[in-house]
Amino acid sequence: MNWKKRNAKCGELTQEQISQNFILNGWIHNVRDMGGLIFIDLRDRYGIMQLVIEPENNPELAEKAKDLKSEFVIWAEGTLRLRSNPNPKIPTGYIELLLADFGIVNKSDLPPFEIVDDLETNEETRLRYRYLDLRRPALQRNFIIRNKLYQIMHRYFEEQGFLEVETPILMKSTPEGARDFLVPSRINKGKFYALPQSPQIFKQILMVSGFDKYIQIVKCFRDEDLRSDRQPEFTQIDMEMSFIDAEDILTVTEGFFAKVWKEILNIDLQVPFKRMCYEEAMGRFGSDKPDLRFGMEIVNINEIVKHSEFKVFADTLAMNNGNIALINAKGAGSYSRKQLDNLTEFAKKYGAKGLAYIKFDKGEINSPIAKFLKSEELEAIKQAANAEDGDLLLISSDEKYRSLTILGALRLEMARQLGIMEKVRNTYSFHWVVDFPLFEYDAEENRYVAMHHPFTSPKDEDIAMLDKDPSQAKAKAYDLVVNGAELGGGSIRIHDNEIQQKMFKLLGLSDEDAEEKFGYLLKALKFGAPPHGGIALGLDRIVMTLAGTENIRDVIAFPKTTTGTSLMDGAPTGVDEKQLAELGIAVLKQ
RNA sequence: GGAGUUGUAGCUCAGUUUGGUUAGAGCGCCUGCCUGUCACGCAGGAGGCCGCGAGUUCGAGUCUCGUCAGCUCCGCCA
Repeated sequence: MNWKKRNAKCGELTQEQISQNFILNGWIHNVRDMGGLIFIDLRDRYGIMQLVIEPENNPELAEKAKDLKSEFVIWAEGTLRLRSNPNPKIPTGYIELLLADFGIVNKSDLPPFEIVDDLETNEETRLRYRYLDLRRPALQRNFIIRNKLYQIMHRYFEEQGFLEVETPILMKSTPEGARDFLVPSRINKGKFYALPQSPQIFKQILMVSGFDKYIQIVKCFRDEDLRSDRQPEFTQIDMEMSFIDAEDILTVTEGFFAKVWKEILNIDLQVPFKRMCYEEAMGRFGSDKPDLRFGMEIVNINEIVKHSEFKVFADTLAMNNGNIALINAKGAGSYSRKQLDNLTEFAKKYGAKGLAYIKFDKGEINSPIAKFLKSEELEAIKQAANAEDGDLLLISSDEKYRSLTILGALRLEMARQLGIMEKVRNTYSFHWVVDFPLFEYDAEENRYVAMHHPFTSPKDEDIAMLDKDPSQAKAKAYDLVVNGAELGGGSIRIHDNEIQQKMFKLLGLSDEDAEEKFGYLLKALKFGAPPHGGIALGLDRIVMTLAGTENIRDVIAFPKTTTGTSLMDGAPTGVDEKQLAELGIAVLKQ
């Protein structure tokens, strides 16, 4: 094929290289034939360079250039020179390449959308032509960040003495937790592998093997519904260590993030990160992953209204676990009825039956519940909320965690609406959330489920609690939270076979079930398992945070849509009867 | 499993409230002109299953029902 190897990159040429000869390769971004002059914008992944043809001096080349179209791939050879009419808006805007020759390496169909960053083409089209969308500089930049993160991770953990070990992608299905993706076995008809939700059990077993510092960048798979920050396959930085306690894991992790933020964003993170226990995070921010870049904390007013005759409040307080609390949305006092109705709708998504409010607008108090409150109660609420004219108090009265969750969601929503989120962009608040409950009660299944996972160690002082009141037991678990996003979570694991068996029992697993599902782990733990623990960091979400994007699709090269399909290749699809027959599988007619 | 929202030219959108001749605009594309463009400019042109399917109606882009797809959220995500 007729093409020449480039000796320069579009975006990296400089004025110092004037008069030198270069060969560039790239896609044609734009061609402008001005009659007198022909301008060609050439793009590679490093940037854009303008090429010029002077038909007067080179009529054959001008003739040849008539065929050129957007997105053709060409090689271009010429001399770098200063532009007489520079464009300071683009990085290479002061120089141009006077073309001596070029060749069309490949032609291109007309692209279905223009490949520029400020495009607003709908996502469906862009996902269908993902390879074109990925040419956009903004997306290229995200993958440069992602690559840097890989490199820093490998360097850092090797320096710390970690060993990278690969764990199986085809493994045994474990129905606890998320739904598994299943892979049928041809050789063992009727049997299935599962894709790992995480390499959790394998890495623990590696601890038994003496790999006392394990690290892996690993794909994980969960067959659950998608969100803007959740894909069915995603990447984890998975880590585990032996003969350590939680402090060691937090320290190693903090060192890693400090290095990443320094090398990629040139930001010095303060280590160690702050810590907050689960109860406090819920109580103050209504979330186990609170965004600590701003205040608007939840204020409990149970005491203030405990003698209130307002039926909603009285009913709530009569409950076992009733909670009446509020947030103060400063500056939202002029919200209209419609805006407040919308907030109520918003709260209802989180299970609220309604949403009470008190507006302090232009010296007046406006509230549908004011008539039920004594003036000293109103005044006390105002004091407690630190409210002044122009503020809006949003009040939730409900079961404790429900009301906290509602207020936590409203807090984020109000921060968005009031422009607070915009103000704290590009600031980073790292902290650990610790002291999670070991169990969560699942009302539907009428049993306890592990809040983290069933291998999480209870706190030493809570082991006795397992027999008395499991709901009170705390776990040696920790989540890393950055700007309201959970970037990772881990725990000290149970290395004692007996405690592990007790855990399974509390989770409602019979001895037989535990043996059937996790017997291989239980057995391994019997062979001198060292105390161990680790953490899994969500690599995609770390890149999202570094890149400042809200959507995980921006940091994954070939992502899925919200229904789990890939618009580019059409997966998932049906398969040949022959393939199914080989696997011994019949598909039910839908 | 549920809710919201969007779907009209290659792309971005208007038109839907109040059904009515031949469905519009900008960008892009094609042809021509233009010696410094970089959102170039000027003139002309091509381009439509109004997501899909039923229904109501003399008549549906517009109303009704269903359905599909993208996005966002709740549930779910040990």
